[in-house]
Amino acid sequence: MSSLKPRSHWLAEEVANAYLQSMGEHNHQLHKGEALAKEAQRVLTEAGQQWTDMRAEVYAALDGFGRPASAYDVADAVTKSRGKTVVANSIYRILDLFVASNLAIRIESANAFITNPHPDCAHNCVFLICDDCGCITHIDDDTLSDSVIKLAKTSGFNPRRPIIEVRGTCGSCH
Amino acid sequence: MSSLKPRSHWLAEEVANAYLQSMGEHNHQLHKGEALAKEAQRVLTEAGQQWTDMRAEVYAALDGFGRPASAYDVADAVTKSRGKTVVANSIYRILDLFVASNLAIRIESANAFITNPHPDCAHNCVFLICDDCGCITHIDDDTLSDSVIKLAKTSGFNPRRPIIEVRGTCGSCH
DNA sequence: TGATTAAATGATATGTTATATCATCACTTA
DNA sequence: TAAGTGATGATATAACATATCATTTAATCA
Repeated sequence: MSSLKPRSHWLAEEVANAYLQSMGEHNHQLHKGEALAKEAQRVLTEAGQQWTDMRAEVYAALDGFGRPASAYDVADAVTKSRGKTVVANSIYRILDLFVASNLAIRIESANAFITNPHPDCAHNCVFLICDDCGCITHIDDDTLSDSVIKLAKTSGFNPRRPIIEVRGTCGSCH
Repeated sequence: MSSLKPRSHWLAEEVANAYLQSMGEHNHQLHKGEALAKEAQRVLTEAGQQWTDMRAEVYAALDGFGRPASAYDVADAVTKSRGKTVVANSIYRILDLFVASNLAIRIESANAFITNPHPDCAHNCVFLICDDCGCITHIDDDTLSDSVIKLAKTSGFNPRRPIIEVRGTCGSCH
């Protein structure tokens, strides 16, 4: 039953642990576009990883969607931007690295990925995903994820990664 | 981008709406084994659907795993119990019906299914899934899912289905 | 600088999850 | 018994994910 293995592209243990600590208040930056890419680059290189052309293009492609995109969506986009076929394998490798490094987040209910708007800090966001237009909203409120983590611990469970997503329709679609 | 469509096997709208109402306190029954199967049968037939041999076997197979099982896992199990190949297609059809009727629940982070221990009432459970042994614990506490729904509404989002799962290790595995 | 090693990417194959479509079977009812 | 409906069978294919080995690129160091 392969379905029970954790996915290879889940958040790295060290990063996950940061998420699970009580986080309190802190001024946290929400980046966008160019600024976000720069921040992602900074975070990745500070983690001792290279910010290669390929990775930059994958990042830009993923971010360009502005909504959850599958690895294959990204592969198509990068294939276009490079003018040379890039297969899913290569994309998954890089997306896995991004997720493990907190640059991207996997949306479980969509088997898809988005760029993390704050790669520099640990939040277990709540994601609202519109079934109509596919847009996604993320909410930073940590109190909810803290409650989920606490609840899990109370049950004798050792939480590593909470997943909080809501499917429905966005303000523009209903 | 197929990834953004809601899955065909999500909870039916009517049932989902029941979930989204404030639920307050109520004596709710947690069924097991035979009793659970009987209850599932009751709920399904009361919803105007047939409890066929095939459906009974799929239900029994899924319940027999005692943990999230993929449609293919179930297909294998039913193939054995019937002594005749049953392909995924047939299983998905039935699992979809079960999910839509509240008899089964899809665990998004595992692309797998479990039987709903209380098919007769609406709860948005929190699921704790062990990455080591694959076991699953469900927590009925509705206050958390209520908070998630409220939060979504506050953001102008029209929630249909909250997903709250926690990956980690269970009490026996750490 | 050139040889050595490690990291990243390419290429290919395959495994796993999910859906679409049309045929057939069984049951109801006119 | 013919027509209609709901369930299942059979088959094909789409969509998502990983494994493995070859090749290229980058970093290290003699």
